[in-house]
Amino acid sequence: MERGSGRRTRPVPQEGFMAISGLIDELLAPASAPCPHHAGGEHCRVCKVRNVSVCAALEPDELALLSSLSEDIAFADKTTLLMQGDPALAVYNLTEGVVRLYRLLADGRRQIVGFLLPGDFLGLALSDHYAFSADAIGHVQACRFTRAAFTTLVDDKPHLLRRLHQAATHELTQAQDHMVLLGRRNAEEKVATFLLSLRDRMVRLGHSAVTLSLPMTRQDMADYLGLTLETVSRTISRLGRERVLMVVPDGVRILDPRRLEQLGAA
Amino acid sequence: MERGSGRRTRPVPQEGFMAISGLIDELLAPASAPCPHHAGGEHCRVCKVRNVSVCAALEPDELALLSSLSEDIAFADKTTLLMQGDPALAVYNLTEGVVRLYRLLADGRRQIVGFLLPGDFLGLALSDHYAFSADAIGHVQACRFTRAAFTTLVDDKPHLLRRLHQAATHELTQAQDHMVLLGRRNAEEKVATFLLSLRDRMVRLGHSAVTLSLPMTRQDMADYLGLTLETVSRTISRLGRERVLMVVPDGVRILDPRRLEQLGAA
DNA sequence: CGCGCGCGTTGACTTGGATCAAGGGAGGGC
DNA sequence: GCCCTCCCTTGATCCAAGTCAACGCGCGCG
Repeated sequence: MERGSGRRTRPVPQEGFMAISGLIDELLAPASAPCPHHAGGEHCRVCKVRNVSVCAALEPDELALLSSLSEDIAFADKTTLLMQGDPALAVYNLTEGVVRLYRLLADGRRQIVGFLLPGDFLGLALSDHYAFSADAIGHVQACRFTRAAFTTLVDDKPHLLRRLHQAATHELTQAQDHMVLLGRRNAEEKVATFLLSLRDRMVRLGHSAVTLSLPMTRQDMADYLGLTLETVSRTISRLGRERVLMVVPDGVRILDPRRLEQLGAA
Repeated sequence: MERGSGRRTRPVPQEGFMAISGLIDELLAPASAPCPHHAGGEHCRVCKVRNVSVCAALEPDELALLSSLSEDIAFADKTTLLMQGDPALAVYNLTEGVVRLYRLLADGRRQIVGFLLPGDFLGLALSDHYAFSADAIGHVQACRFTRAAFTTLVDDKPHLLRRLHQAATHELTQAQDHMVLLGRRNAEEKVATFLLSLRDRMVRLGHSAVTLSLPMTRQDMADYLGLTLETVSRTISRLGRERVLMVVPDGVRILDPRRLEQLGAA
């Protein structure tokens, strides 16, 4: 069963990026973020996500060091933070917005391996070259460390390494969850599970448990869930018809969380 | 599409274990391994997989310490090393045999998240409770550390932590590969990719690149690849008919590696 | 030794989700 | 204001893989 953006005739939104590849370097350039936090070079001190991110491993008196090693940087909608196969020169800590991480097959099929939310770290699975691509869904604000600086910092702060390893372990567990979802769940279970886990992450970030914003496209969800965009759309429509949720602009309202949990459970 | 051992009427080989659950504790008990390596309490010094495992992070003069913290332990075919949800009391380093790691859904569907080979570490994604189950495919020999002892060791040896984190990072990358496979590849690509990656791991352990032993059942492969056992069987049979490989007892001979790589590539 | 069981294979058929196709609405650029 | 592009939705049809079923082989056990 040939699924998803494997549809070789209708490749991937991706091709949009190809067309403007000349612009990418420009877009990737530091953009000299006119970030309010950067006032006084102390953006880490006022960072809204510090306590939920790997940076929480450091003591408050090390924040100046952290600030000096990182820079606050903005990415516009649909721009690329990093590309699969490129030398891994930087790692990021997401402070605002949503990022999709994905791998591409040679023929254009795409598998999204995760969505990053504020506080998430980009660069855990780090070797010499990036193993996946990452791009911004909507406006994104991130903290950028050069890989060299970050590596030095980690070597110097054992507690940071422990925290990173803990984060990697957590990611690994999540990856296993996702394998179960991709390999053994049907379309309805996939969509329900996705909505619930995204909701839970948003709640942890202080958002509503009822109104769930979905900044990614149906194609993104499909490529995350191993489905096609039509199946995702149909499934969400059906859940709407069954009053489990209500489709609203750029998201859904969860009307019957209990029911949704039943659909996703197992 | 209800796939794989989701077939609720023909559950999972698993149920075999249920029936003998009374025996499990007995089978799990240290079995006081009559291991040849254990001579003189120095099993680590003569360990065949030490240089490919996380233990390679330690200096030769630390091997006595390592030996004193671990015990060499045997598991018979089909016995459980650890069970999803149980308190995580030990970690293992596999020295001989093959282990399957899997998660179960409440209704019996199973997703195998990986196969461990000699040298592989079991316990990377460690929280208070095991996130998956693990059992022996054929006879298994492993090095067992209590979690407490291992944690202490890691806290004491920063280099070991770095090595562990490196292993976790590698696992994470593999997990992403597997997500691509599960979400975006068809049956033939899945089987070809599986055979090739298993072959490569066996080659790294010094085995033949032509004759590939497959100690796991078709159901195991199916549960790893997000397929049914019939689809795996049919796909392997077809590859045999097409002279890409030859089915031999307990494995396959790879006749046309080039072709197999084409099928698996992307 | 033969019976049963676990495992693998193969055939027939069914089906969930993919594919193909058409159309609608919102937003942004000119 | 109008077009164009990007999403999303929905319907019709198709097909890869799932399901159901039968059978064969080898091995261990009574």
